[in-house]
Amino acid sequence: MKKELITQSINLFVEKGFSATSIQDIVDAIGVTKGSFYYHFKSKEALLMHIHLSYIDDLLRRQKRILETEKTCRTKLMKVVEFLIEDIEAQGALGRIYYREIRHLSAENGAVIREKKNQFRDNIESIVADGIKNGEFRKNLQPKMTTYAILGMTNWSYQWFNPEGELSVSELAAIYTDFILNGILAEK
Amino acid sequence: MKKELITQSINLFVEKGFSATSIQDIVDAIGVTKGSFYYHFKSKEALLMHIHLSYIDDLLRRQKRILETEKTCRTKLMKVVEFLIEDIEAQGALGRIYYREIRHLSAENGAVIREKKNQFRDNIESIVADGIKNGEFRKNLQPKMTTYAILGMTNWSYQWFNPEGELSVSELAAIYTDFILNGILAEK
Amino acid sequence: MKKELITQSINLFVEKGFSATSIQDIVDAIGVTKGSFYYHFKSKEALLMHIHLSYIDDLLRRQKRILETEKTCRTKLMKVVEFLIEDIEAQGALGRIYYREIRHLSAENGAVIREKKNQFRDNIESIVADGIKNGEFRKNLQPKMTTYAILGMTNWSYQWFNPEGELSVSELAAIYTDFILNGILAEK
Amino acid sequence: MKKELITQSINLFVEKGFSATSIQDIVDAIGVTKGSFYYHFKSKEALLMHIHLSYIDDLLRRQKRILETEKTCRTKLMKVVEFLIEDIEAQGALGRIYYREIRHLSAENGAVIREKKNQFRDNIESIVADGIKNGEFRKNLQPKMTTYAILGMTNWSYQWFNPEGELSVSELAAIYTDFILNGILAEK
DNA sequence: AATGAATGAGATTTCATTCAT
DNA sequence: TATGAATGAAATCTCATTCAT
Repeated sequence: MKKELITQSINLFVEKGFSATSIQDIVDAIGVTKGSFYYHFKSKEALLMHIHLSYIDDLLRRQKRILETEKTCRTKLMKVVEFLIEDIEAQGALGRIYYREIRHLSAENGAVIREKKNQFRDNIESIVADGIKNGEFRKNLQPKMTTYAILGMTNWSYQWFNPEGELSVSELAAIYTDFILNGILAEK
Repeated sequence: MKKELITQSINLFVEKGFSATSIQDIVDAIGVTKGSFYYHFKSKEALLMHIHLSYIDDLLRRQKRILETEKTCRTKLMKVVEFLIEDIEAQGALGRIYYREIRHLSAENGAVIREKKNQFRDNIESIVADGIKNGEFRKNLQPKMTTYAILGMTNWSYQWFNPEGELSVSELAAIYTDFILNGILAEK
Repeated sequence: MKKELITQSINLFVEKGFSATSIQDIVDAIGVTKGSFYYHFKSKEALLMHIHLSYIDDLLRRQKRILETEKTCRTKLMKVVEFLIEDIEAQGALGRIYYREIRHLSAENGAVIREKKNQFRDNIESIVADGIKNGEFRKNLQPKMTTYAILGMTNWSYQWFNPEGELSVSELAAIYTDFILNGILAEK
Repeated sequence: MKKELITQSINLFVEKGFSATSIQDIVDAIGVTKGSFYYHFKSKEALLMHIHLSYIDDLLRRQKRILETEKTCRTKLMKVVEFLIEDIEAQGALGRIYYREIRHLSAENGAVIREKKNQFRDNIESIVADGIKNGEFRKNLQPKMTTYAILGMTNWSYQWFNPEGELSVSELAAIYTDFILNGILAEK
């Protein structure tokens, strides 16, 4: 039941946004009473924090596995991009909340999540920096900005990509990794 | 005074989100009363629509000028990316609202804005498609997905880029256009 | 209307206690809506504070006037006791709230009220101490405890005395002042 | 465990008041669950009634013993005042609840307690009346009002007296009985 | 004897909106 | 143009109580 509350609230948060989703909306969606909600969560914000925490912890766990498994910076980076994009299928809704509703966490909770989020980004920045050093990537790249560019592309895809449309998540991942590696210019 | 209402509400919407910002918050910020607000705007949503409309109309106007002025697809695309990123300095707050609060427009208003937004994106897609056709860009690019990638990068920068930090908006624009054109791989 | 809210809430607080009186109870009593209540008072506690503050400030003002007007310690003390008891008629309800609901004020507000309350008591203690020094009162009295005894008697009367019963407030005041001055023992 | 529930609830009722203390507060204080509470008490009010009943029955029992043991009205009265004040040490918290939370009993339960409370007071009134008749006390006293004055003083002391402060309960009792017997005026 | 989950009623508070002045 | 008072709906949250286990 706690799980159902989480599932339904994720859907509603995606659809209407956190602020505009009421506890009533959530409990109506699964046919229980407000009292039940507050038995399982201390507050609406506590639910939001729960969602954020389990999502970012999951991302960090999977990122870590890739960093340990892959050998080259190129494959490390590509695998991370692939798993982020392919994740749209399984947890696209979660991702959209994650990037939009952080502001509604309390100061302390927000800090906790932001810290982990930065860690995730820093890990990617390290891949880029290492790749530049060892010659896999172009010398004149700025690791930090390049990381933001890559994350911008992937994160943004959560906002528009429909996994049931013409392209599959894997196909999108392939297109995006090609774009990242080679840019758009025709070769001379 | 209508202008002040708009300015302050933009700041508040950025900071707390549309739903979580009350009319009281807005009028408190400029020291008037709620009655005044309703003299100038029919409703809270009308204000949000006003903000959206003037922003997207401005973007379309400037995009159109670039399309008419520039000659090659490459320069057309670069100029659009540059103006979007450099705009962070002048209207970053506006941009952040634009991409986040559309959901709080009514069905009709939302449709109007989405229509214009699609137009903006379609114009970019056309540049990419034309560039592929005429050989400026790689043959195997997918225009639509490439456009999403480019817009994802630029839009996302509104979320994290601080124009008063180490890099200027122009420097960021340069880094991003280089990334888009050439990717990250070292040349063989 | 703000006045009516205060008047009715005092009655209800006396009857049911602060915690057990709902905002709904209060606004129902005068036929307005909850929204109105919150237009006039920031919170339920703000109303309680308002009540406390205006009551204790009134008491201090009247006490001060007596201290300035009367000459002997005996008349000073008697006048204070008289006005407290005779006040039952005009503000008995207020008095009962005052002594019972302080706990429901916030820490800061509670401190403000307690401070003023102590001042009121200290002023009486000074009368007793002065009276002992100048020979009006018995040498072996303890000013502080004697003050508590006197205030205990008078305050307690707010809990049981019915001004519409057999005795008038003035008669009760006479009986109490006699008791305070002479005790109960038959003279030897 | 029932005893622990009672002990802890008394503390909480003193601190926060009956209405503002939740069952959750009580069971949290001793580390059990709400279900347990309802095994031992039919309702929150049942607990309050239990507390009131055992307290007033105890007072009546001890008062009765004094009435049977002491010979003169003066010693009877003094012994009752002494035991009430000295009781602050052992059951001060209980006393404070008793005088404050009666209102939260149901009509019937409230009547039972009020009945016993009146009996306690009537017994004191009888001592005063007898003392007047037999010449121990002044002729011009009003037994009922005098009783209220005495009970007011003693009851009020539960609100402010700290048995761990400068004075012991016995010392306070001595001061109060002296005050009751002799008043404050210096002898002529 | 005790627990954990759930309920339903009701509490305080917020807020967009209206309207007479 | 602007204000101040009021409204009504809905939001978050609390809480005494029940009940199957």
